[in-house]
Amino acid sequence: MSADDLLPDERKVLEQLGHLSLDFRAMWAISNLFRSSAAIRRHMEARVLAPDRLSWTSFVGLWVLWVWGELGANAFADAVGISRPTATGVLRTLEGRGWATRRKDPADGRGVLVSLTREGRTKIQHLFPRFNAEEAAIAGSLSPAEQDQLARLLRTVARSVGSAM
Amino acid sequence: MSADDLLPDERKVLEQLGHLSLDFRAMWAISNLFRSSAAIRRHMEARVLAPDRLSWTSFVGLWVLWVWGELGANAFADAVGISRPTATGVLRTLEGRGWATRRKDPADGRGVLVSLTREGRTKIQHLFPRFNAEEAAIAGSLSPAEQDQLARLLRTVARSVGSAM
DNA sequence: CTAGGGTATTTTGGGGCCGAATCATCGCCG
DNA sequence: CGGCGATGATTCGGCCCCAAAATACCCTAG
Repeated sequence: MSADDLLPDERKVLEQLGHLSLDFRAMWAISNLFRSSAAIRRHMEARVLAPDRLSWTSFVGLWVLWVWGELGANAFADAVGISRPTATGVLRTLEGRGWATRRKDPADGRGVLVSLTREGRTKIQHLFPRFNAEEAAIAGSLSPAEQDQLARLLRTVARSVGSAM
Repeated sequence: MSADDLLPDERKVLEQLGHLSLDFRAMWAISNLFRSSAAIRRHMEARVLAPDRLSWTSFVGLWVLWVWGELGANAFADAVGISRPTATGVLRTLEGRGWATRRKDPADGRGVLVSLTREGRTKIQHLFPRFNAEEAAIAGSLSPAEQDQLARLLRTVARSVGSAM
C-alpha cells in the first residue's frame, strides 16, 4: 500500500507519529471505521432524520421496536445499544411524541413492556425506505462483491470485540 | 452468501422485513459498520479510557492536539468531528483538567488558539500506545491483508459520503 | 408469613451533542 | 473614516449518554 492512498489526516498522523512503534495497519483499519461511521451518521441525520426532528437514537429505537415487536425495557436498551438509564429517557421522548407506549408487565410487577403505537409504526414504515435508499447510495461506491466483503470483515470484527468481554 | 453467516439480529431483520423491496446488501454493509464501530468504542471506553475518567470525545480531542499541534478552535472542532458549540464545552473540560490551554490569536482578536499543556502531552503519550494495542488486538481477528482491505473499502466509503455534500 | 437478597427500572448528577441566537471583531467599500 | 455584512467563539435550550444511587417489586428460606 502506497502512502498516496492515505487520507490527508492519515498522512499527518504518519508524519507526526511514524517514528513510534505502533501497529499502523490496525490503526488505519480501526480509525477508518470510526471515520466512515461518523460521516454516515451525520449524513443520515442531516438528510433523512432532520426533517422529522428525529435523533439518531430515537430512530434506532423505532427501528428496534419495528423489527422485534413488544420488548422489555431491558431488552430494548440492549438492542438499541444504550444503557438502561438512557433507554428510560429515549422511551420518554418516544412516548411524548406518541410513537411508543409502555405498559406494566402483567407477569412481573417490576417489568415494563414497550411497543410501537400505530403512529410509530406508520412513521418508521415511511422513514426506513428513505434511510435504506441512502444506505444504497453510499454503498454504491463499492461493487456488490465489495459490499459483501465489507459486511463480512465487519462481522468478524464485531464478533471478535463482543467475545472479548 | 448463506444466511448462516448472518448475525442473530440480521436474521431477525430478514425474517420481519425480508418481503419488502429493500437493498439488503447495502444494509448489511452499513449496519455492520455501525454495529462494529459502537462495539469498539464501548470496548475502548471501558478498557482504556475509564481508568482515567476520560470520555471518548476528550480522548479524541487530546489525540487531535497531539497530532496537529496548536489549532484554531474552529479547526479543532472540524478535526475532532464535532460542532463548534460542542468544541467549546470539550475544551472547557480539557482546560479544567489541565490538559489544554486557550490563548487569544494575536493576529485576529476573534480567534482562539488551542494547544496541549505539558501534562496533556504526557497523558496522551502514555494513553495512545495502550489504545493502539487494543486496536491491534481487535484487528488481529483479520489477516494483515484483510486489515488493509478493510481500511481501503472504508476509505472509499468515507470519501463517497464526504463528497456527497 | 415475613425478612432479606436479588432483579427491573427510574432518578440523579455530570458531561457530550447540536441548531439557533448572541456578542465581539474583522475587513471592505463607499 | 465610518458603516456594515461576514466570521469566530460562546451561550442557550433541549435531547442523549453513562455510572451510581434510589425505588419498587419478586421470591424463597427459615
